[in-house]
Amino acid sequence: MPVDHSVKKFLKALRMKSNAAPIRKQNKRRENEVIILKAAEKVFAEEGFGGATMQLIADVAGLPKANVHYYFSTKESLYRQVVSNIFDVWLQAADSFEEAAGPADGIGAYIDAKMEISRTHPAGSKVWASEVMHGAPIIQDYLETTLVEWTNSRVTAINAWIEAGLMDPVNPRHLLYMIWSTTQHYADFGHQIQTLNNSAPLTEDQWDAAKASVKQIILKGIGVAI
Amino acid sequence: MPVDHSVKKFLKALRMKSNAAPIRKQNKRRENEVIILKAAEKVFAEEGFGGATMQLIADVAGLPKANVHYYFSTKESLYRQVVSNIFDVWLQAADSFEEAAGPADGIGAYIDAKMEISRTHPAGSKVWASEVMHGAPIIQDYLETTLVEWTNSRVTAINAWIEAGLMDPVNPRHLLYMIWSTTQHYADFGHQIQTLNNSAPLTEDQWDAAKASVKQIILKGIGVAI
DNA sequence: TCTGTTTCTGACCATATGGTCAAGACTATG
DNA sequence: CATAGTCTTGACCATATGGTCAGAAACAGA
Repeated sequence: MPVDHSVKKFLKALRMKSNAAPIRKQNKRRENEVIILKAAEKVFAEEGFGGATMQLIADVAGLPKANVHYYFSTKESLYRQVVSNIFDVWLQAADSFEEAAGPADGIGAYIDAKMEISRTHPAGSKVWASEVMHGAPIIQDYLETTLVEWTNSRVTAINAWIEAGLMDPVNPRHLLYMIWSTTQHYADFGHQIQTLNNSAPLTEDQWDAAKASVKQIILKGIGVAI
Repeated sequence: MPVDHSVKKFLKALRMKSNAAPIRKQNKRRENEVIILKAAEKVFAEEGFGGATMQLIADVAGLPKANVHYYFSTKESLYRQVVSNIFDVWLQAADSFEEAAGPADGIGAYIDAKMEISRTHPAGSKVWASEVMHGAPIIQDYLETTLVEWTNSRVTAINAWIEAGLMDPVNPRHLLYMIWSTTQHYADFGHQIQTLNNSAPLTEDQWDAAKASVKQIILKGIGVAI
């Protein structure tokens, strides 16, 4: 009977897409991928791409190396995934910029968001820095498309603020570079900062002071009242 | 005759320290060391410590690998020398700070000097950044001694300026971090900046604009008239 | 229980790498 | 020319690494 046949087919297709049966497997895969990605981010940040070994990543993830290769066939594909994830976090932080009325809110919130990322995602920031420092061999296309677009859009926004007389006439690109570098410095050079802080990690209060200092100098520097 | 003997000895000792005979050999050694160090700086900057290979360094230097090992017995000793050299350049730039009457001159000149280093020694800056990002495994002792001392001395100087009413009361350490990160960003993230500049390197004028922007925002940000 | 699919893993391999070494080449001096 | 010291280099080695694979286990569905 063609009916039965098509029903079976339909049910089978349904089953495949349903959440009932494959849910655990799906989760298992997702779970392990996340574990591996976290381990990889840490190891890549600490050792660099060349210094990182699949064996070490596997050890940190608590899995046999062959199992890591089951989920990520090559070291480069794993690395690409790590960098890509960081890039997403990076861009999301930029939303602070978007819904702001003026530079005080917009740039202030952006600095806060980026400082928070440096604090909570230092490994990711380091991997990103490493990738760019080595000429962005993996994510060059992202730089040329997404980052260029995003930057141009912010440049426009900043120029609008300038023309509206809400801030000094500064070169928007160099302002962005300053914000990026200063905020990311607290992640990328965290070890140096810690050494200069009597080898102690920054406390909650010190992080607040850092945020306040950065905002104070930059906002005043571009002629925005705080 | 003891006289003859001692004369011979004296002459021999003189010869050893003289510039006549060993000068070419001394130069040969020095020359090759410099060639290798330059090649190593470039390769370490581009590939990271783990990614760099002695073979590649040798190729860039135009020497057989075994010859590189003749001058630098291990990869790590070569790397240590590279990082150490950069550290020296780094510290020398700080002299601008020293002989300044006030923050406008001192910090302005320091920013200029650091921007110039980013422009002329981008590879060195990258190697340094990489080293610190990975926890400064090689030059931790320098950080703990020389850098700490240098930083403390500048902090004192800045605080004196603040107390003299020459600039706003800002946290000197965070100000230093901002100067470091912003200036070094033009070296470490040069590739990203170039991509955002229509994939063209910064022109002379653009470098001047960058310097001016950085100085403008920071100096105004700390309440110093330009 | 049987069957098909996904997940897991120890053992293995080809290759690349840091480093060694012994023999030769070059240079200066007596 | 002979001797001593420095420099050069091809060949070599032990090890580590990214990646493979065959088969075992676990699991889901009938």
